[in-house]
Amino acid sequence: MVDHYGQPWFTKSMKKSDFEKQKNASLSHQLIKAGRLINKRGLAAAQKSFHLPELKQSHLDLFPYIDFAGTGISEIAKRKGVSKQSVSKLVKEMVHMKILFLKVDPEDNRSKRVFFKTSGSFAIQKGLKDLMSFDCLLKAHFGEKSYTSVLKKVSDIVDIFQAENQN
Amino acid sequence: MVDHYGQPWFTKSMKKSDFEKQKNASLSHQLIKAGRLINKRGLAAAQKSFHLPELKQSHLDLFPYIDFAGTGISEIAKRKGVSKQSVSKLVKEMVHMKILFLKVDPEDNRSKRVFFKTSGSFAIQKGLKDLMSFDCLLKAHFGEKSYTSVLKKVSDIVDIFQAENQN
DNA sequence: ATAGTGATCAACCATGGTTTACTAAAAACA
DNA sequence: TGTTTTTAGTAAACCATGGTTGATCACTAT
Repeated sequence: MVDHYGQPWFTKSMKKSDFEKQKNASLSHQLIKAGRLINKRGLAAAQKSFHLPELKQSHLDLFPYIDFAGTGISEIAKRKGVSKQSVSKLVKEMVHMKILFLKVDPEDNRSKRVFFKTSGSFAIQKGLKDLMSFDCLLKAHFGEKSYTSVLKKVSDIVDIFQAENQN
Repeated sequence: MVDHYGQPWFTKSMKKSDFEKQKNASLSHQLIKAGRLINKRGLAAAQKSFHLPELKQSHLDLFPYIDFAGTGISEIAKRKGVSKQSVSKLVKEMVHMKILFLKVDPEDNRSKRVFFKTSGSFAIQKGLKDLMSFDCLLKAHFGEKSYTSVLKKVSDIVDIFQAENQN
């Protein structure tokens, strides 16, 4: 029995020597751990590749909510479940870092659509390579077939959760 | 090509219609996502089970650094890489919530060892059941054999990272 | 006209850290 | 031995972060 945070739970009868055995016994726990480590690595890689020491997790957290086709600030805020004011600040910083750019919506002059900046001085291609490198490493370790199988299973887990969170 | 944060990277030539296909293509990305979802669920379960709405992530984050045999505050701080003052505050709160208790080290009267409270009004057994439930769910979904295989692979991934982070 | 919406600014707040200063006990050492 | 230095823990002040609310402005929709 292991909790979700890295340390085995225990009962009074549980001996200390059971620790190591149980350490890796929980998939939930290992998934949390893997996620954190990858996240940490991803942030470090992004900072290094883009030469943007100011890039923070909070900025990266915005990525999933920005569409290829451009997204309004209010829309991003709604999707993320936070106020548009806080999104506005983060976006401003990312525009400054040349990760994003803004363009007034011709359909609605109030709305500024947010876009990824894919050219210019912000060399997204180089950063991309680094960000991808861990997946390559995993593929090399597991082999293409095994990689795909684990991916499928982890994806199922994500689906289970997302279904569960619908309520 | 997918980034680590949920949104596909793209190049100018990449069409919008490629999005869905790539959405689940990165194991790194899925692991991050799974980790976050499990984490969220674990916190919610812990709060509910223990009737401790004040329980925060920061408290749970301390768990991995507390030994069964008791651990000193300074040791926890060193392991976690933060100041002992901040650990001290968190531990105090957790003692108040009856999750932990303190005992002066008979070997060293300066040192207070931190222990998990496994009996008394803090019904760890009930909480444990809830915290474990997702692993049961996963086992039911995958079957024991498949669960073990995925666990092994995710554990390997964790090991790869931890080895990498040694430097 | 008037109500609603998109964006932004400023003021404020909770969180989880830090540094600085302190007490008390242990360890090192002359 | 007695003194000095290190270590464990705490408390208080402070700080960066990432949020919030409230106000305002410009534009859109009714």
